[in-house]
Amino acid sequence: MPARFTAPQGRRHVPTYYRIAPLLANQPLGATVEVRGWVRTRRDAKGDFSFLEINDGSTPANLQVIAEARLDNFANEVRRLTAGCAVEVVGTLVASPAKGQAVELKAEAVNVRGWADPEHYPLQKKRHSFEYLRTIPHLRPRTNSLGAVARLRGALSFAIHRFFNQRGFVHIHTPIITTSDCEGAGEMFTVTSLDLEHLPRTADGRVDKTRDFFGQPASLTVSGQLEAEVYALALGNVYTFGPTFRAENSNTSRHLAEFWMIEPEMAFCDLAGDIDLAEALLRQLIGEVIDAHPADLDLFCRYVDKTLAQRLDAVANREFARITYTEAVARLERSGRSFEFPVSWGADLQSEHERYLTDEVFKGPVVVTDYPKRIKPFYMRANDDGTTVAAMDILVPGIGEIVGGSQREERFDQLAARMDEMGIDREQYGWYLDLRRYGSAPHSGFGLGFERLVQFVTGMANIREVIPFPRTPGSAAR
RNA sequence: UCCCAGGUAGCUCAGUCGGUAGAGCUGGUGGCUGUUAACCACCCUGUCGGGGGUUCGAGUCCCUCCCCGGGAGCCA
Repeated sequence: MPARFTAPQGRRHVPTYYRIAPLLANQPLGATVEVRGWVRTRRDAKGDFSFLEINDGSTPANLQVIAEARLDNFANEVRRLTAGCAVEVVGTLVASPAKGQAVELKAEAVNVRGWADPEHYPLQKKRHSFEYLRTIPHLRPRTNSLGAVARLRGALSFAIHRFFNQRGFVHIHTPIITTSDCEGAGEMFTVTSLDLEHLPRTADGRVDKTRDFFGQPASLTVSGQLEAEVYALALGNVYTFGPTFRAENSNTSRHLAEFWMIEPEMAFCDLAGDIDLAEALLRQLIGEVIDAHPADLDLFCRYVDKTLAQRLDAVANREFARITYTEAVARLERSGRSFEFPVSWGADLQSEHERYLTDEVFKGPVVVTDYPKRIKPFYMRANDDGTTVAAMDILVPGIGEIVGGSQREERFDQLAARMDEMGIDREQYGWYLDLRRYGSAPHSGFGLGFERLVQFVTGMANIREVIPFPRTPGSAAR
């Protein structure tokens, strides 16, 4: 964040406009400055003056303003300020004579830009439950915790682009609307411009989808991977970072109908290189956030998740454990634990199994590789053993799967045979098979769920708190 | 979608055996104070989630739907 901004409009007497974060960091004592933000609380001291706590969204910290009775709007405006009011304050930054804050702003002018009726303003001067805040998504970023989530989410987003840019990856904008009817990652939302009350029909009475906007059925994408492969096999290393959509009726603290996903794809890269990149990405992102956003992170460590600091530290400074699926199953079998779902080779790992691995065996992130091919999609590369594929999932404590990736099947015959086995139409995926017909190369990639990353970094328990306007089954308000 | 637990004042919750509701906080008023989740006193606030049923009478019992939380499945 730049240290300061100058006021945009010309004014006769221009005080330096400061955001509160750099103001508190730099503490330019004696300077005449202006801050703009929202009142958190007002405390009155006798008849002489009032304390105002101002927050401008740049940091969880508030700036204490001293508004004295000599201000011409003291009685009729300052003394009526309440939580939520928007104000511009010009004053002198001075050392604070009392405990609780190093500096404070002695106001020369308090300009009220927007009132907030205290009888009806939904945010009170007290802690609210996240469930309640979710009912007011248009106001919840004004709270300390949701504001901090928004800043960290933005910081992580930028750090992701920086990470890939530093390594020469090209950011590819893959399509949001797709006509592949089975991308293999779950239920899809239909995209149509047909009038649902008056659908065009074919002679046999079925809906005539050829008369829809694209001349064929279309959906919202569930993954940009297949398109990313196209560009990886032309540009080398690429990544996508965009919204994805799943019409699954999932009601959990880690699923959304609309979420953001990071999907790198690398040509001439095997599974080990894929894991290396994912691990480097996670560790760099978390390391950067720890360094650049201590105030926001501190808020989560203190009020949201007491074990957060320790967990983040473990990720930033320790190598991830790596085991094969077969080894994981063996570990679970000899754990002596009685799991609700039995452990058996060939079945997918259950949540409780993943939790045992991350929380108890490794006490940190674990990379599980080489899953049975029966439980994985068609595009994953077959291993020589004939039963497993070059897949990898990264499991983290508290969240479970945060990354899912694989080396892709680059051999035409193997891929085509696998598609036939799984009943996938070769014709429709002709373009995908072409990549294996012409200049095919080993390549690998993964998907990182962005909201799950934000959850992991903030310790927020519910994914609906880490995206501004969550879309879940039965809920897309605002 | 399945299992479990919930939905009562603006918020967080209590409400016994069925007899039409309370607390704390917020807010308002006054007091006090370089205060800081300020403090002290007083005051206001209810479609008891929606609909239906049982009953003389339902926040309370039954049915149903919706929403929220925990767990599971699907996955990122």
